[in-house]
Amino acid sequence: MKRNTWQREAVRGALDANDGFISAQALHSALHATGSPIGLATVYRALADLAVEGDADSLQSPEGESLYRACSTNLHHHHLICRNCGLTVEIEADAVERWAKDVAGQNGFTQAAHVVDVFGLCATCTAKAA
Amino acid sequence: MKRNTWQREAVRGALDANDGFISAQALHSALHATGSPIGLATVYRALADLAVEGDADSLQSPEGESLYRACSTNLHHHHLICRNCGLTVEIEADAVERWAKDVAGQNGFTQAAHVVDVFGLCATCTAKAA
DNA sequence: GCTCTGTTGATAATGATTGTCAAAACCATT
DNA sequence: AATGGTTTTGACAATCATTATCAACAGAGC
Repeated sequence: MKRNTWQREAVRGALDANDGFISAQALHSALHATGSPIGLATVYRALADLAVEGDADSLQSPEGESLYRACSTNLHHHHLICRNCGLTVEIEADAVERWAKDVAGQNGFTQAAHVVDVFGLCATCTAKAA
Repeated sequence: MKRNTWQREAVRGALDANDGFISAQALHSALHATGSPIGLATVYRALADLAVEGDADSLQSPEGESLYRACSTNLHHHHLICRNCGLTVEIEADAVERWAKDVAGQNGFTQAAHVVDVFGLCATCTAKAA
């Protein structure tokens, strides 16, 4: 049976409180900063669970870290991510969905999944950088 | 000055001889299997150099490994990758390029880069799996 | 052949993530 | 509220890919 623990709630809450993608390590640090004695391994486990249940999204940063974010919808979608501040916008892309399926089919591929994420500088960070 | 060493040639050759994306570790093993005494660190360095020069593509597998592949063109392009055998097809996607730029612009993002890769099972592996 | 300087490679170091396992917490039941 | 069967936790060790270190080595030009 699945049990409800304050640790899981803490991770879920910390994710919700965060605007963009965050690494497991950073989330653990943030929780500690608020006085929570939660363990690192538990944060990893909770994040993995949330991702499986569809309550969180995960992606790999260009540096190879796994990043997580609270996910507002269980529907398939993609992201527009600020590489500076981590701000994330969820985007839909029916056109890309179709394209991915088409291009896979044309090459004889089946069970097509795809990774489509756009990185850039958000308006705020663009202004600051100027 | 940049020097030509047999090690760099060996890495380039091994990459060319491989059809799909391969990890640095696997490439090192493959080279050792052919009797080459090349060091692991050197393989990493050579791959990083090739990637910078545009002679190789790199991407991150879902498991977090960095994968490399000999790149036939320096132009920007994407990949259709068999998750079973590593077979890779280079694909162009003008539509996706435009879409990425548009969606970034609509949200005030600048300096948009994007990660677009499609994973699936190639025709051969699909047949085997049946 | 000689020297200078970039390159190599064995190994240690790093850093994220996962495995281990006894102790603690959860929840249905008494 | 106490009990008991299980799940979860968390401190720590283990793992894995990758990077740094640094002395020995090998190109390139003289």
